[in-house]
Amino acid sequence: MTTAEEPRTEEQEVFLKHIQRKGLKRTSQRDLILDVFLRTEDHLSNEDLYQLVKKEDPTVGQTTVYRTLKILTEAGLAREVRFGDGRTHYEHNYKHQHHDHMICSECGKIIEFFSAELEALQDEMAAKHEFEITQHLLRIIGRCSECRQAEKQNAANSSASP
Amino acid sequence: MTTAEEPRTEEQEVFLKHIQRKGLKRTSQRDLILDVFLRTEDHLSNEDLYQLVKKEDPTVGQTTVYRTLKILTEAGLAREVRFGDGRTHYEHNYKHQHHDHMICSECGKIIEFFSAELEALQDEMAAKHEFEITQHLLRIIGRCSECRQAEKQNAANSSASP
DNA sequence: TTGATTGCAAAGCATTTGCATGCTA
DNA sequence: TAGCATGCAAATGCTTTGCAATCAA
Repeated sequence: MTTAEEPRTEEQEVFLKHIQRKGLKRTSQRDLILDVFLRTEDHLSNEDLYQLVKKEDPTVGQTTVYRTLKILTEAGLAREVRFGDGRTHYEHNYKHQHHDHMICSECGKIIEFFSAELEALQDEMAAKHEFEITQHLLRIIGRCSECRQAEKQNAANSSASP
Repeated sequence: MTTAEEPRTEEQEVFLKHIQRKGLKRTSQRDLILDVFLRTEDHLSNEDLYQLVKKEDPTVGQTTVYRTLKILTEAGLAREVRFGDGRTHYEHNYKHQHHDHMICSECGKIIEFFSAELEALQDEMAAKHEFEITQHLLRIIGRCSECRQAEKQNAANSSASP
């Protein structure tokens, strides 16, 4: 009886269309998982999303979250991102411009950025090798400005009081 | 009694220095694993390397390969690369220019490439966000020229004989 | 001698799968 | 009603860890 509620957002319509096209079924769990996913702007891991969903409906199983995220990805609503921490993260993909990530190895902050030149150069490199790009992934790892600032502070303080 | 043999290559010297610096010990297993690793130019997974090593000394355990690859990485001789197939691959890192990868999703071929402009642009983007780059990873996924050719062939053949 | 190293088996993780039950279309 | 979906538990695949025996320095 929780399955109800008319589709509101474009994302929900995309989801329903995908469900129909694939001969799948609409369920309250899938609705909830999509809803919670859309309410965040982070790069949620499966576990993260599972925890959030569990708060609103403790009966939902983690397996269902795994399976639903896969459907959302197929529907073009989510995009898988791997940051190298061993698990898969998901970010919004619908009407979200492609972008890359800078990851701070100290605080874990993720900065999204986009560069048309970067994209163009990649196309150029691909063309040079007669390679047809399906997708690409650029990940820059390092230290964000805050962490760099913090370190400078620390250095200054410790040299002031030896 | 297999530990012997003087260091020959620069890599072996780097390895020995790292061993000493860290207070580790030189063993025949580590020597062998390094040796086999240096003899390949592929992007070996742990399993791959383990199989090769086992051919030359069946008594070496997979755990030792895991542990040794970690040491080689710390020593700067190897670099971890993740292609998204779930396991970690390793490539040579000593005096090897940084490069990126194009991965064919059909045949699995990996094309290494390098673009100074691409590197420069990344530095530029990082500077814009006051981000200090430690490392970066660019992975382009798609179809290589051979697989594209093959598909064209197939299309031509099947349309010729309907 | 002494502490690092090894190989095995067991443990850890993230993710997937089998299956009986439940629910959508 | 038919068949997809669910949640649990078990299985998987890669990697790490505990441990007793072994070995380098």
